[in-house]
Amino acid sequence: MSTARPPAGRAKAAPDKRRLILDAAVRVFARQGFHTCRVSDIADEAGVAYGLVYHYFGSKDEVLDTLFLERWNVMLELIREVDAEPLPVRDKLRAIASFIVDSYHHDPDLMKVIIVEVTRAANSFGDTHIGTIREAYDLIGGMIAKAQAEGVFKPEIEARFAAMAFYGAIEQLLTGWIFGLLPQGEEHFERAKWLVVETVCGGLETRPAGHAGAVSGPV
Amino acid sequence: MSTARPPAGRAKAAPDKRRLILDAAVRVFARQGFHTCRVSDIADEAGVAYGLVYHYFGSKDEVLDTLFLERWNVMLELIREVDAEPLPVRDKLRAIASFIVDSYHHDPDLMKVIIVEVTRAANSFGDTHIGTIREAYDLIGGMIAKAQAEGVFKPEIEARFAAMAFYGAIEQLLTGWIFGLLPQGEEHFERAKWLVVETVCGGLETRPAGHAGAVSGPV
Amino acid sequence: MSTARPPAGRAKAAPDKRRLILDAAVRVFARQGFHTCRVSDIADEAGVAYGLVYHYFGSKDEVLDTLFLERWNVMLELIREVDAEPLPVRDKLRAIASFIVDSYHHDPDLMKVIIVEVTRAANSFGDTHIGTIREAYDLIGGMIAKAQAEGVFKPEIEARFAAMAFYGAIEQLLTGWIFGLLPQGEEHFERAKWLVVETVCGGLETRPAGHAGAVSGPV
Amino acid sequence: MSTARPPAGRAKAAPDKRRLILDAAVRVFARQGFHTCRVSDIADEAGVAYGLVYHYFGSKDEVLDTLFLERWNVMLELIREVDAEPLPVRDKLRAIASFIVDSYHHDPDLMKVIIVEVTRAANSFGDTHIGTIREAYDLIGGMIAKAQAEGVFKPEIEARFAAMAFYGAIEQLLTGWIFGLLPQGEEHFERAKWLVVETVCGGLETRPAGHAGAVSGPV
DNA sequence: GATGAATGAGATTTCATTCAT
DNA sequence: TATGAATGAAATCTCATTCAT
Repeated sequence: MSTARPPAGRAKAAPDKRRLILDAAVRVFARQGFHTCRVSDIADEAGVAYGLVYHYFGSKDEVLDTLFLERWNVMLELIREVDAEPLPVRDKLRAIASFIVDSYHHDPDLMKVIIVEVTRAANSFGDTHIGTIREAYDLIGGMIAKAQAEGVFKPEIEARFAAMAFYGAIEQLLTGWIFGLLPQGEEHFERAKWLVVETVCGGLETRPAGHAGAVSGPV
Repeated sequence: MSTARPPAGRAKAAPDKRRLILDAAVRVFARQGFHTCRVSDIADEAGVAYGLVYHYFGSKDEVLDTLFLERWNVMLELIREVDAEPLPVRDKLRAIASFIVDSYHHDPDLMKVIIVEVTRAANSFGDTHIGTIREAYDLIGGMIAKAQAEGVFKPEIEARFAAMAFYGAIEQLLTGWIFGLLPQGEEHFERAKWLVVETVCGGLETRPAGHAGAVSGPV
Repeated sequence: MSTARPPAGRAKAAPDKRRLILDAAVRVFARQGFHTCRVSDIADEAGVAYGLVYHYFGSKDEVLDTLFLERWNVMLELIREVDAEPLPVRDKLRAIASFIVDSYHHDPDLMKVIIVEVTRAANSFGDTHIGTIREAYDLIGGMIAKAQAEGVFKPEIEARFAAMAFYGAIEQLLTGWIFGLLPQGEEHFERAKWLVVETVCGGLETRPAGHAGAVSGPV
Repeated sequence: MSTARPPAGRAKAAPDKRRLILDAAVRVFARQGFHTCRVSDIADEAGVAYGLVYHYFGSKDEVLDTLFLERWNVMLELIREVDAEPLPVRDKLRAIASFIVDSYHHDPDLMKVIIVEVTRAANSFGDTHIGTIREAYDLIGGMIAKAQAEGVFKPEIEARFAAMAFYGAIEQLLTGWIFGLLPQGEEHFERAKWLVVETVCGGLETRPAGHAGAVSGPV
């Protein structure tokens, strides 16, 4: 973030080596993992000189930081926009799920890197960016809390926890794709968007007339 | 070569250095992360000589492998047992959620290590153990599929996906605790067990008379 | 990956660190032996940083491989040239002996390393380079075979064995010098060249009129 | 040498673990090389406990020392015996060559170990035992010197050098066998004994009436 | 901006040797 | 004698980072 940025030159003219490096890093991190790859792997993949990586970024860490922040901030912006609109929760959650799934669809490597290297990295990147990551959880939690206040969502399920469950469900779908455990493809991605929202909002159960115990709360 | 196992001698007699090392590794991995800690940190924490780690384990990796497999297999066994019993799905899922949450409650470090270092590590341990990990997902998926066949769960939500969503929701709660984003304590743990099952089975929504679109399927 | 080679720049200009390392390695290997020396010893001797050895060579082994091949290939070339010329065998063998003895005279450390660490190392370097080593034996064997065909050498002594005996005699002289068992110095080196050829070609015996048994073959 | 020796018990009764270890060491050293094998490899090969190696030998080195000395001393004894007898040099040299070749024939692994790990190891074992090794060279040198004094051998070729050439020729034949460069088998071994003596004593050349230059000495 | 040689602090792993039993 | 767990001092190799050009 802190480093030199090209002068927003003529559209496609210059190759913008900084971007080249960033994109190469995504591929390399996704392929080998952050810890297993060397800075030279990034440079090689980008087709630039070793030292250039250090010209644009202060360290190997900073490359991943940049990658993460770029994407996560786009997501935060999307969530805020959605939140500002007068939509039903279900639609809001649907928009968020769509955004994340589409992000994976559009650039699976980048999402793999974020999920694998940052989001759960409690002792490194995840910890560094916990504030930024949390913002997303909090925004979602806010949506849910509001829905509860409006009587659309059950009040017994704490919004913070519900938000985590919702986000965790989506991330796990991506994890399933990343590990090759779930089928991929346009169709599956579309269905997944619906599915995760339907599961969390509507529940997996069919609606037997009365289901008292279920709604009555924990033991 | 590796893992000479003591002959299950007289209960508490010998200190069982192998166990000592394993337990120390959990603490160290949880505190510093697998990549950031050195083998000497494990040895120091266990109070044994450097080389002894290599006497019992072939490599640093093998220590984590052992830790993961020990715990994951206990879980698999639990899931299989639960699955074999004639219980309603909700109770089965509840049992699984309970087991995982209790595991965290009982040994947060170990669960932190498993979730942070193995479960999402697509380029290292996660990949190595994907077969074992998947077994859990598949067993849960099987439960859900059966519930669908019995008409208890909606048939439109693919069981495999639903299983991932359910497991992901739980893991994310643990992630929340690990990162200090969610409140911990006996009470919260108990509530979380109910909450995650209620969310996934019953849904977050209160039951408005009709909600056609919701159940009708994805766009 | 390994062995970036400088562009054969202006003669003496740059110090050529790669060469520096190679030359230092010869001294260190000769002084301490390959197994006893550490890579840091080489770096220290060369006056370069530890890592630079690995910048130019993939491993400690590769340093010795390079050293051996550089020298052995020069010898192979010499032998081939000699072989191509229309000289009497005795002169050819003399040329080979001269080359080897001169090599020792000129750079005793390098020859010590080759003889001590490679030529007899049946389980490591010798085995790796056996093909290259053998070429020399075969070329010499070819010379001897031709001499036998021409009637200059006795036909009863298999050329292959004779070649080994000849080469072994020379190498043992070097071994004698290396261990300090034989006197060294210009004069001795010159004499040795003659001596080894005279021994193998003319034999140690004075020529008693008849020596039937000797020539008649083995029992 | 300094270590415990069994009480010369009933012939074949006890397995004599010390001998077991020594014999196992020969196989292991021959197979993997001294530096590449671990003490545990020796113990495993011998079928004894790790620690027992250290009960009988002070160190890994001492095992090889013992192996070398056992054999080399037998050879020294043989040479001395031969030297004491009133035989023609050619027969004496023949006896030595026979002994060495037979030694290889009888126990190729042991001779491989001696030649590969000791005889040329200028910075380790060779250096340690140089005195013992030299004795053999000196004894042979003495035989040759005597033959020169008697007029049987040419006086111009220094005995010390000639001895080295002779011994080197034999050792190189063994080296050829060790590396698989020369054909082995009873027949070849027998022939080799004759061949090496014939080469060194009689020379490779047929006897052209006059060969003045050859005998006249080095340039 | 761009290059890649040079640096050197670690980290893993190995294994000879010791020692309690 | 016999065992093998325990020790800990190296040694190789890696690689992020620096820097002169």
